[in-house]
Amino acid sequence: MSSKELDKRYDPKEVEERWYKFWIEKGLFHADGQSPAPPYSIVIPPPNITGSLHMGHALDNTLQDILIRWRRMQGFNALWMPGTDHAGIATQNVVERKIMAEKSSREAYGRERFVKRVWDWRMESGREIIGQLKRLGSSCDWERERFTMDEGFYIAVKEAFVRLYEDGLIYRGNRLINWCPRCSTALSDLEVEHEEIQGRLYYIRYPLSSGMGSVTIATTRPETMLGDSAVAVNPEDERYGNLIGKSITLPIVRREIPIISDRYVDPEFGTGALKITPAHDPYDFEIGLRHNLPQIKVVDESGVMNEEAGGYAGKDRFDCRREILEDLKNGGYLQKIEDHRHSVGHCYRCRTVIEPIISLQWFIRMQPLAEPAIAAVEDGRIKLIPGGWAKTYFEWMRNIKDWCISRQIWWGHQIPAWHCNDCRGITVSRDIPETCVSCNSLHIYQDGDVLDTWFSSSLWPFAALGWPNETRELKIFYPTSSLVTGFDILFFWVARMIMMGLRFTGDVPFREVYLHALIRDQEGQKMSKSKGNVIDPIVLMERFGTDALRFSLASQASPGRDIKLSPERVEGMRNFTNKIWNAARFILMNLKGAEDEVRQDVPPSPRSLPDRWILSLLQNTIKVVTESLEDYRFDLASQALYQFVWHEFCDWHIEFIKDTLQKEDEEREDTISVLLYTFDSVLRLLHPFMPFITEEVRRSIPHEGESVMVSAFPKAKGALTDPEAEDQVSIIKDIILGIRNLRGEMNIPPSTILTTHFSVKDDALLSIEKGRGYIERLARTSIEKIGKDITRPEGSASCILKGIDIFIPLSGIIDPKEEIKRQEKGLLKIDEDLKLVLKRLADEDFRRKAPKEVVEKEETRKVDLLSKMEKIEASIRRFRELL
RNA sequence: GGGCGGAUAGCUCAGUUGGAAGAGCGCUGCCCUUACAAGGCAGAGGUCACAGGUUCAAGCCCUGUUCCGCCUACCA
Repeated sequence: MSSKELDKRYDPKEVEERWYKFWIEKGLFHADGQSPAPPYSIVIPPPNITGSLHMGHALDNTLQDILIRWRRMQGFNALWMPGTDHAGIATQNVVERKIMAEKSSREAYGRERFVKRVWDWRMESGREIIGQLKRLGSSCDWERERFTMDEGFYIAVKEAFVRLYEDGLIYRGNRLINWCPRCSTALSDLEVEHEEIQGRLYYIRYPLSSGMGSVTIATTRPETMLGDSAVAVNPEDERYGNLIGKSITLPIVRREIPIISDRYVDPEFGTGALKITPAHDPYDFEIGLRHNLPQIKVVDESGVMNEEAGGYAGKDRFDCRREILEDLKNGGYLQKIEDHRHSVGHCYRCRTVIEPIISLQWFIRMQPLAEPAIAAVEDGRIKLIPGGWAKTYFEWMRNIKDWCISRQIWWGHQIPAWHCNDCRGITVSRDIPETCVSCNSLHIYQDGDVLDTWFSSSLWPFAALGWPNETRELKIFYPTSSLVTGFDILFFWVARMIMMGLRFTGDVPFREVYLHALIRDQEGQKMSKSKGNVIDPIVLMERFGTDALRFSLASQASPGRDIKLSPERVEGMRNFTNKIWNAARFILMNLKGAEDEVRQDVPPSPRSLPDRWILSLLQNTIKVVTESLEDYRFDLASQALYQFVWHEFCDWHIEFIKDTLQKEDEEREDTISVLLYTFDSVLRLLHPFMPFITEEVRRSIPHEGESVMVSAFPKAKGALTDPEAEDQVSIIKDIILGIRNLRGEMNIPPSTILTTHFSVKDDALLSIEKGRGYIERLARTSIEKIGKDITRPEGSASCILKGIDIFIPLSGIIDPKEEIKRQEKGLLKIDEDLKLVLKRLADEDFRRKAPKEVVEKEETRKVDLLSKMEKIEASIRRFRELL
């Protein structure tokens, strides 16, 4: 048990490093596989290995750490499962850029060497984020850290793939998919970000093959006309009824294509005639299938026009658009151009405009997986928090489409499927097969594609715990307790984990999902590197300390609203850490050798009013913090703590007891013991939010155990709740505030000790007697008389409280005019209130229909206000007489 | 087009069964009072977006409107 002098200010830097090291060395983050304690588990949303810690991570992981530390202190066997994600496309892009900077290319490397290069990169640079999570104080069980491409994970991925394939839920087929020409890979629908842009609608005249007349179509992508295989109109559209079945000859291409009818066509839009390009538009694709239209692919995988584009072959798709428009114009086919807002899909990794193309890919049939996942949320086995997200979840799940899971990149889980050179059959297998399952041929080769990164992520909660092996971890910690993540990956990740979890483990992957908001800058803009408005959490941690950042984030984490982060906010919380620090200094200074006599872990029996009072408030704080955390209301929990520590404990309690601490008696011992007990409770309550300073501060005052992180989280004790003490202190505070107010308004410096006379009703008398010392010291007054019928000294200023009149003889000190002004100000407010109360009481309906207590409350209020008013008026009259 | 969320003090936000409008920051004034000037004390500041409705009573419940944000979508 060591004490040491503390500096005047809290310096987080050295402290944070030291304590994190301590926790690791003692193995305090490690969850025991044998513990009989009830489990509480969270799997981390594995950050990308390419990433560095941004504000979103800081928020997400702060909240998780708060939950884990809190539950751990509550006695749960708490496991926070950490790991990182291989992030296929993003990582490949990063390494590819490096290689390109070396004047080489992925192709020049070849697949095997390239993948090795990525592994090398991951070993060196791909672990930065882990270091940063540690810096944040994350109490992850690092001994169990996983990676979505480690050996065990590959087994899990293969297992999942094979099972889904065998169950007929994975298939391979030629479908229209989203293609990123820059990343050279297919993307799922979710990976396409739609952005509304101001584009143009081009009206192009297609001449009828008969030579008589024409049909005008409207399109935003004129270059795709090279791949048109029909023009469609709505069967109900009278304008075109007689044209159905005829054909047109495409300008420039001179290809003859039919005019067909399909209900999909909206007669209201454009001209009511729609060009159909089955190979380059998702809905044209569907129509093409319905009408057996040829699929003419004109744009290739790099976004360049192919040989089908005739004279345009070899040109970039956007250059082609310009040229084709020019040619159409010259040929007299371009009828008009309109401005048109529409949304265009972009690659979520590189922002390139997506090209929809037909391609042979692997897909998962989602509907059979979605149904049980919908049920799990419907029947409450999984709770989404805030609850409103369930609606969004259901909406998406009920309209779910098949998931394209193959990617044409090299970094990732290669698809465990082998193609046969002889019979074209497919062999899907957990192990490397030697022969084709269909024809026993030896001429088989593995599919070159890798799986969507989100496929492996969807297995995270159980694969990270060892699935498909039946590990002890799975048994104990699965289903996990809480998942904490941003709402932006509800579909990407959360929904898919639910589907896969149910499919493969038969149980939900987690019981509660807390979806937090996004972090924005001070103007409410999304932070992005291109905007240059990113605030680096590391920089804030360095400036203000990790605890300040964490507390700041937690205090702003209210449901359903984005967090606008400003450094000023963090600075405010840094000040709060300093306040805590100085409270500790104060305690330390006042111990005077009492260290060994007190035990702060058992509730003391308080005798003095301030001691009873603070312990009572503490119980309420414990209750509020605990309940708020149970509801994921990190904001309310931190607010309660801030309020209690600063404005109750520091502002009042410490001030109340300063005198007592100067004494050398039993009262002082009791007070010290309450002080230590309260402060220790505060440190425990604060620890999940501010892990570093709580450890450091606790180290210097008497304490039990080597670390606050393994101490027990406080529980409210009903015996310490003391409404009487709360009432009495409340009266004492009002008196002090009243006198201070007068002093402030009248500009009387603190150095002037005011003489006061108290005229009091019976019920408040006791409080004042008990509080006399506190009042005199904190209001800097000397109470001359206290009694029931104290008369008002001539020329006294007054402070009228409920049942208490305070007279302050001030003749000569203050200007009567000023006092009149001050009193009139108060009177105005009372008058306003009184009017409202009287109005309400005059309402017969109110008297008849409102609950009795409410009416009574108004009645007493009326009496109080009236009496106050009379007294103030009298006081004003007396001062007038003096003028 | 559909859905969701938001609009409360200068700024950022709380306000949980409807019963006298709150916090932090900022601002103003006074204080270096022996834990803390990263501080203390006091103070100013609000038609709770708008319009209706329900109710004795609405920031809160209902309807509509206007702005802002997000998600989603088969009007090319």
